[in-house]
Amino acid sequence: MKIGELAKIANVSTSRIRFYEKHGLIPPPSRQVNGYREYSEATISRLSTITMSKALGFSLSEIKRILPDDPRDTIQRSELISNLEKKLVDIDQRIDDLQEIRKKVKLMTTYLKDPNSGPC
Amino acid sequence: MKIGELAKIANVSTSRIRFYEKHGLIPPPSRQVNGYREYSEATISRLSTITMSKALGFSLSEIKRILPDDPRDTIQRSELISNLEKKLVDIDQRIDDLQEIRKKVKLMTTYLKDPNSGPC
DNA sequence: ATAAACCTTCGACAATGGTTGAAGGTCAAG
DNA sequence: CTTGACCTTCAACCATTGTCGAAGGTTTAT
Repeated sequence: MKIGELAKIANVSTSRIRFYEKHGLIPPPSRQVNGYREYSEATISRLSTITMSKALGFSLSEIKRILPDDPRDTIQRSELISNLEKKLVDIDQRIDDLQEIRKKVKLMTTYLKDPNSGPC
Repeated sequence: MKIGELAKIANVSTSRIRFYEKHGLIPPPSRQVNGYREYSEATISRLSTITMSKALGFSLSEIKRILPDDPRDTIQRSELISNLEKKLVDIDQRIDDLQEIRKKVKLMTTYLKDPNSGPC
């Protein structure tokens, strides 16, 4: 399977695939005699895993850290769970931060609407 | 007041101050005969306003949009309120998004811990 | 045989928010 | 007078997540 086919099936651009390869998110594929990249079916699921993980809010570097280097590896489930739990804590922190900010913006808005009632 | 002094007082780097000026977040100061930037006290509060706004989660381009070009301008309060209210909506959206992601990550974690109980 | 469609590499561009360095000018003190 | 500390500009670089185009090779179809 050449890169163009893979791109269509996985619904990503060819440049993106090369980019992911360059940055170690997908393993370098074998090459045909002419130098073209030769992909197996496995890469499709690899790519969709990456796409889904991105949709879950993971950055590419997180995805790289979480997924095993070689897609043929069996994922260390315990490690994956621990990674996800760290991510949960991280998400909770981000939500808390946003709620703090929300409060402050709200306060400013309220104050601006009626300065007399304000805390300043 | 030269840029170095201002930097110390406002607790930002001189390069940052020049960066903000270049990107229109602070007005270009007058110059001394030798070409050095000459700042007034007003710039200190301008800088701390920017710093606080950043802490409130505003990006520099948002801050630029929200703050009047000339710090001597009276802020259009109604406009500021409207900007802040847009920001509130935006923050709420981001919180919702994070909570969606949180749910999904949680689901994955739960599933991994006990695949039999899972939805897949 | 030739055109279209594909592949290769590499480098530049985008936005965001700056930092760092080079090359040079200025100022105050010893 | 010279040293160090400050200032100037401009350019390049960092990370992030890619996209786009150039220049060239390959494959497929007509």
